[in-house]
Amino acid sequence: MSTDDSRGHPPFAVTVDLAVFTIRDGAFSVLLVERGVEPYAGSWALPGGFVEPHEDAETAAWRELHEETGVERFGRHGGHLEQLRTYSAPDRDPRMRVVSVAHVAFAPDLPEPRAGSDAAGARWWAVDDLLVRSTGPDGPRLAFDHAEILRDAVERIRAKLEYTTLALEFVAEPFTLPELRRVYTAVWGSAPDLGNFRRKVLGTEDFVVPTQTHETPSEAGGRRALLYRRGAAASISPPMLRAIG
Amino acid sequence: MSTDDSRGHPPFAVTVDLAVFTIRDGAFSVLLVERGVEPYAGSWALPGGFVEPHEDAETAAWRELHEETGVERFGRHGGHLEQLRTYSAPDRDPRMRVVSVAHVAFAPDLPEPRAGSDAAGARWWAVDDLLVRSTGPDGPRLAFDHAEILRDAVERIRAKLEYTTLALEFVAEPFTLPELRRVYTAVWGSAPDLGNFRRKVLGTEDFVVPTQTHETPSEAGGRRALLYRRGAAASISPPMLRAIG
DNA sequence: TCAATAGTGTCTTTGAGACACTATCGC
DNA sequence: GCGATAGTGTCTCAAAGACACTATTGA
Repeated sequence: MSTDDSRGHPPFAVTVDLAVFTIRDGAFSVLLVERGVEPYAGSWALPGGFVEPHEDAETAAWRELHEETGVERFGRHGGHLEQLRTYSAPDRDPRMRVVSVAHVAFAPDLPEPRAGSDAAGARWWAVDDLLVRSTGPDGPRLAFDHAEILRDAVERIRAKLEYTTLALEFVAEPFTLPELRRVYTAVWGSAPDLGNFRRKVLGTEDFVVPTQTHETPSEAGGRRALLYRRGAAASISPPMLRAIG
Repeated sequence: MSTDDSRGHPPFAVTVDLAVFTIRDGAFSVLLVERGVEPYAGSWALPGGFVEPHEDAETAAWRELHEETGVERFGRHGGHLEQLRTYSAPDRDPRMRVVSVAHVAFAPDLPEPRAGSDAAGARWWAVDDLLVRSTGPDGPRLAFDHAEILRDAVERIRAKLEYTTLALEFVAEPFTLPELRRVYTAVWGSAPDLGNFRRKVLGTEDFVVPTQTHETPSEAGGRRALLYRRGAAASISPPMLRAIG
């Protein structure tokens, strides 16, 4: 702002909403909480809460993320969180004037969520079951304008996988290239060609760093993949484009 | 938001700040207003103002844009405006707790700005003179956190020229390809190769639509360029990458 | 005829897309 | 050996980069 003083200007409540994503059982999934109070009691919503007086929005978002999932901010790769955009329609909350700064967060397969203080429950939902496709959603309709926020968040992530190394945020170290490829498969909905995927990942300097060891046998047979750690590269150029559709 | 009621939660003021860009005399330029009141009286700042009770942030941004520049929202290409991000550091305004939803706007060469009600003046500044380079800024230091907002806005625009047809928002119809190329040159700071630029623009379906007429002679001699209108395409794929640097 | 600008053509190189092939594991 | 998974090689084609060349104007 720059022009006037705020005298006569009404107060707003400011909140953060979080779209927290992970890959669970190969499915691109988002955390929702069941609302315990009106409005929308019994509906599912993105987790969130009020920004406190001493906080900026990002700090509030980290606090909420920790409260809901236990993820800590410490170090690089204690999860990743970034601002998405701000939603400010005057009627988006029937109780009062609320402006919400939405954020997007990711982490490798997370523990079962804790229930928030006044949320009746919390669970992961497959994103595909929530988004409206030709048939409409298989999951619940979301409270407030959270369906719109979720759509925007999903599109942001799909786009950022193309030109950043964001996919690394969805795997725990050490990881295999097939695991990393399954992140792209889950988020984009179709598998990138195996050979081309490897060429791109291994050809991008410092995207992944090989270790000397191979994964230990899992259940199904098959050759054991080499393990990698995350590299320091942040961007992929030229981008790895998703297939059309 | 989703969890609690706002009882006990302190009020925020919500504002919009605008980074309004145009190309003036071949220079990528941004509109600043001179502050008439404390804090930062006499400093330059991005134009902006409070969000009114009945408005969402985007509506408030359009209103401010109109007040400052006269640009109307009507129709396609009465200018372009989009949300950038939200700035919410607790101490960003010494007077009170203010959250600002920053927006970016563009238009073809605009008339001289009107002074806002309580802004002492308003003028265009070349972006290059404001951004800190090796030598520090040649222009004024900006009020509040507006230098950070401006940096983010400039980077957003530079990036979006690569994969969208946003450059069209900087030219008035009808326009020539050399004019359009000068937009890229001004924003990126270096000229894309002429032949490659034409190949990309003309090869992208519906990026530009040719007319039957050529420009009328200007001052300097030289062949007269064909005139075009904006096409309906919104994205460029694969992107037109800026040169390294 | 010259300077200035608009516009075309083309050679080379990079890298994506597609897909066949080889390697290593458990059984 | 077979099924399953990991990993390699290679042919083709689209498109960017670089840059030389031609075209049209005013003076």
